Amino acid sequence: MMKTMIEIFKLLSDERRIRILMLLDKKELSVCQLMGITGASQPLVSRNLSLLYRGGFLEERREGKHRFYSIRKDLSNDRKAALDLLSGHLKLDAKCKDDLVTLKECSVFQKKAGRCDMKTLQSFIKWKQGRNKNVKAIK
Amino acid sequence: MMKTMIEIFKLLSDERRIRILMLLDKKELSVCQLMGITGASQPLVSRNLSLLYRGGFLEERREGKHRFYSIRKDLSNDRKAALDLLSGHLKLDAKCKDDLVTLKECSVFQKKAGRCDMKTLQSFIKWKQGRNKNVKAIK
DNA sequence: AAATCATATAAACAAATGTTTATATGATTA
DNA sequence: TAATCATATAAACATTTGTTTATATGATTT
Repeated sequence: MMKTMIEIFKLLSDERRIRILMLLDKKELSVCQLMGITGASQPLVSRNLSLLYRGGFLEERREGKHRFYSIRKDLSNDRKAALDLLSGHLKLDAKCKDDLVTLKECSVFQKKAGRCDMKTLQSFIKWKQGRNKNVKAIK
Repeated sequence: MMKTMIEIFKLLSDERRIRILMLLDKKELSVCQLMGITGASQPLVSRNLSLLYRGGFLEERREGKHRFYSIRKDLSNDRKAALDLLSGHLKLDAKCKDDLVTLKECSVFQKKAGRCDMKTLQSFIKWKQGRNKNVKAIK
């Protein structure tokens, strides 16, 4: 009861995990896609996914070498309420909005490239970084 | 935005702070009353109150030597939503229910004693501990 | 004014958490 | 079957957080 609530709040008090959840709220994603979008390292993404999975937030689907994660369809009431609260208050959050844009860009990039392997994603990250530099320069 | 949410969730992922909030949700209380009810040490209660205060959850009222804390009437939407979520899910929580019982006992004890100083509260704690031993023995 | 009381704060320590680096696993392709 | 790929996990380290002990403050009583 109380322990569960504390576990939920702890899981939700980390920026990386929040960003992952907000992304998965839109679409099922694989580890390397999340790496590409959030810019975090593979072990870090994996670790946070594993925490969220064991914490009852995610479900997993294996397809070839890839593992796709998504938010559990049968989410418990308390977890669901906490997530709703969060996404409600982060609708206008800059980083989250940014991530959603990047998510789309990443999908487009992958389609163009015709694959979704790690190298493709790394070149995506580089491309994105280059673009951001320009954006900053303009500002 | 995101930072605020993380701050809120961090504050709410601690048992002692949750118990304090659930108690203050019922009634304004002083530091030493919270010590008496939760059994935590004075610096620990003070510290958590200070964190919750600076985190935008509490307001303070000074009366003589005592400082009374209560939940802010002008709580922000996000904080209010988080608190509602929490109290909703802790209605049936054993420890919280226990605390509410102790809160009443403590009030009665203080009224009988005619004062609310530290010694009175310490004897209350002792009395409570003695009673709990019996309860346990019966079980 | 000195002593006491309720509370706050600081310093020191312990425990938990986040991050990186290195390694292991299990599936796929060559 | 060897090499590679996507992911997981473990080990090591840094940072943050919770707790206790000791001390400071500001109001009240003597």
